[in-house]
Amino acid sequence: MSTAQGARARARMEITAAIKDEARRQLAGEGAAKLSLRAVARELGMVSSALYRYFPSRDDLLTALIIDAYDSLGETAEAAHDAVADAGPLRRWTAVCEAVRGWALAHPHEYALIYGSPVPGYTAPEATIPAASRVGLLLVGIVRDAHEKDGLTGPALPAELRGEAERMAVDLAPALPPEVVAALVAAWAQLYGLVGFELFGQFNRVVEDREPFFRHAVTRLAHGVGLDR
Amino acid sequence: MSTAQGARARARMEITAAIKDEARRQLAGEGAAKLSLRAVARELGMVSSALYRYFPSRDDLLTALIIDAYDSLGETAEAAHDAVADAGPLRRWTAVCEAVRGWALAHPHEYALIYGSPVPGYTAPEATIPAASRVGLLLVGIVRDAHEKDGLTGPALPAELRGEAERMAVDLAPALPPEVVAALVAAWAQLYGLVGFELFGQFNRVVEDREPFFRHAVTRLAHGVGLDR
DNA sequence: GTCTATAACGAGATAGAC
DNA sequence: GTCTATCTCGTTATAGAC
Repeated sequence: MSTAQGARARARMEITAAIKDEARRQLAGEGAAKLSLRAVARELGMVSSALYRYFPSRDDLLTALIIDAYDSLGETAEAAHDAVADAGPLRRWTAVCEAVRGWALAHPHEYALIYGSPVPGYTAPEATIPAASRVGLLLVGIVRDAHEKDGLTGPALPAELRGEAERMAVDLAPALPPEVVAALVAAWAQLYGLVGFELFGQFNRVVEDREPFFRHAVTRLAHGVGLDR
Repeated sequence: MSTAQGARARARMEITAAIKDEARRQLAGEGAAKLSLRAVARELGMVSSALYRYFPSRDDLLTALIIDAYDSLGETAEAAHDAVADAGPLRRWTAVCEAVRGWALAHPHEYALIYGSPVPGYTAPEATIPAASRVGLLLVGIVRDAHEKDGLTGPALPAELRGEAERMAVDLAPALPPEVVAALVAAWAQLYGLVGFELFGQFNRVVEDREPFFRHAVTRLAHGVGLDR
């Protein structure tokens, strides 16, 4: 009966994918706050209760969309990184950053879903953490490689931050000096500041030619973490 | 009839304020996407048509809330700046950055309204620009003062960015070198990356002791713009 | 076991008659 | 300004088809 099982499983996957595709379409139109199981079902010619075979609740559908978005972004960033895996750390760093920006511009509503305002009444479950970590892990890996090869030093930490920086280093990258870890986490957040400002319109009438501006900014972010070539 | 007119004008202002207060409460509960004139009216014991005498549409109410939020943030930042107006540029810079973070933590939903995901179906009118510019102008002023006193130099611009950086300098701060303007605009965006990551939960399980982390990060942002004391 | 359809609930929004 | 009839929503219970 493996054929029948395969067919059933395939049908289930296809319907699951169709539900998520339609949900993504609604995300673009109305925003995550108004995502509605009934509207998704209606658009697919199903009845709303049938959706519960695939997603136990509206929040579970949202969670699936969030994980998919993080994974899509992560895959894009990893592919861009792998394409220049043999280059120096600075080149790998900028490749990842530019991939993040490119993905965000190509998927603005999914970017808003994962890095924009929280959806009212929804809190992301732990299950989103691995997917959400992929880009960060990629950046950590680049910096770790650079450190193993050349040894990186960061700017001196103020006393009030030393303990926290050491704790972060233990959690995120035990091989790296705490100064570098603190700089890396800050650069990670700052990268999304640049992307978000472009995507959400804050650069309108301010930065016109965004690509070279972004490239320069993330190159300087890399310098701040100690990567210089 | 100036008394009656004054009373009328005062009543109108009071009701306008009450409408905005209730709308802000709903912002916190349901998010900007679901802001509804009817619900605001109901909560105030009015009928929805009465609200249209104060705000011609839901979008106009949203615009008023956005301008108020930018102004509240701007005032907070300006007050924090003025309190250390006699100090060096670095101190003034960090004071403004910390005020932005403090305001954001105190008003998360209003922060989400102005710096989070765009509200579906709403585009901000030009009228929001002056209020939206206040923090940026403050930062420009600090850097301009530092440049007039000591002369700032930025990292060399790549050829592909030179033209755009010169254009930005003309628009934003003609007194500053293009290198510094590019660095300043990037730092401005990066500041909001740090704030947004903390506010929207991206730092959960990553950065625990956020205040010293933030202070250190914005100090290094200032260094990147050329401020060093 | 796996799925879809019907019907219903309680809550909220909406449109229009009055 | 008020009231009512009619929508939407998430969700569940139930019954039946494959």
